[in-house]
Amino acid sequence: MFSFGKPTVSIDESHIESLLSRGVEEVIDGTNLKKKLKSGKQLRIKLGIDPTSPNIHIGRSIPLLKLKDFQDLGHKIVFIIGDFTGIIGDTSDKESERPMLSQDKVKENMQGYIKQAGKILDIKKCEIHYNSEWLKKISYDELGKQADAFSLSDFVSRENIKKRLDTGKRVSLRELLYPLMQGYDSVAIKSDVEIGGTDQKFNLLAGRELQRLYKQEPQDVMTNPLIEGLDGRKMSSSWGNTINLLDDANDMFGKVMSLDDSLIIKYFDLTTRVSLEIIEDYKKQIEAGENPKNIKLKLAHEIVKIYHGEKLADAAEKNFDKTFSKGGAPEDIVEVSVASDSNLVDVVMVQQIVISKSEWRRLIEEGAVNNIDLEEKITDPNVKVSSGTFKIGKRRFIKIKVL
RNA sequence: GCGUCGGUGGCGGAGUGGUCAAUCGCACUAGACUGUAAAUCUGGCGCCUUCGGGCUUCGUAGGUUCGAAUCCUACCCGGCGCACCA
Repeated sequence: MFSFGKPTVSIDESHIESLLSRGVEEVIDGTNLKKKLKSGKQLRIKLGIDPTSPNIHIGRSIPLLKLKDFQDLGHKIVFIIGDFTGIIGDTSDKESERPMLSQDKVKENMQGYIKQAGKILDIKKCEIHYNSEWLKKISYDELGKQADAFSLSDFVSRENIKKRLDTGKRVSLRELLYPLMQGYDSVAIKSDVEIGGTDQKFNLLAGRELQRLYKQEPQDVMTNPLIEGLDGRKMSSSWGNTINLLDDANDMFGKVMSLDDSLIIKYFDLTTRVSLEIIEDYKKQIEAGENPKNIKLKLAHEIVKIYHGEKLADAAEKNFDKTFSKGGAPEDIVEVSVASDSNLVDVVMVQQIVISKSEWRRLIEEGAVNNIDLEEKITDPNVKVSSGTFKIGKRRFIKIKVL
């Protein structure tokens, strides 16, 4: 029946429905995509990756989980690594006079990325391309032709650009080129669907424009909602409010627990694949007066499980309970042996638990340093070391053994 | 190119010759309260200190002055306006 090597694609109605709805902000063109999904043809699903930041955070796992949904149905995932933009270098960055992010650095970052994405997707089934492959070869007349597909006002009216212009911030001409490059990527790989955050909408649509220019059928575009980070603002590497896929289990668990209660359900929906029925049930429980902490514990466990497995998730939960709910020390605490005549400050500085003596003095004055074995507050900034477990502030710990 | 305004701590943004390590807001951080939540309140938030004080910071480099983040000169960077222009 099937010719040799032809991929099998599921056209299961309910899977397609959830594919098109869960964690999806908008699909353009929705009806068209549905039709394509039902045709049984294997689609090429594109995701662009910026190779400058080696860490993936949970916000970016949303499109990855969506890709996983596509992959599970049998479609082809295509990663585009935006090494070209990286290589050109940011002109506003003085340091990068000789351009780049070296090839090696890009490669290194990418390997890290793929490894992380591999926690969600089956990488062996994915296609991976570096966009310098084709962008390098674009000539000026080609670029001109592409640029003509857009008008300046399209760009200027984009909210983030407009805001910067209005407030007198600099906008580099090169920034206008990004959508073209990203759009041309879609042409180069003949993308059927491109995924991205809602903030990417303009760039995603640029792909449609360019594909038309090159006489291809325009890709459908799926945007995923952005998610709030630890401080309630949008999760973003530059805010430092991220939960990273590479965070160790305890860290990850703790970060999830520190999220605002109001985000629990949203996180379940977007960052896990716990079934919608169960999520609905959690929601009801909270409304019925269940302590949100308990539901949040399940969330934290679930998320840690995705990236570290069941065992470590269990361990992290125990650790959390012990360290924070009960005020003890965590399991995997830093342990050092030191000579008996050292000062506690020096030990703690060497371990980089505290960055300066001034900070240390402040912490002491604030009553933030405790020997939790003796349940004793340290009040003298110049104390000599003693054996024991010390807690500095909320989450800094060190175990010291005096020789 | 000409003119003009501006470059201050992680960010935003005061300060325009001394009392400025620099008001304030955000972020961060400690404590109280808790569910390590959130909200709230209180404190801290350049470095060193024998806690008296010392040292290094306000685009860069010089200069004026007893004394500069504040004045002068040059340079670098950004905004705006004008000019140039396909």
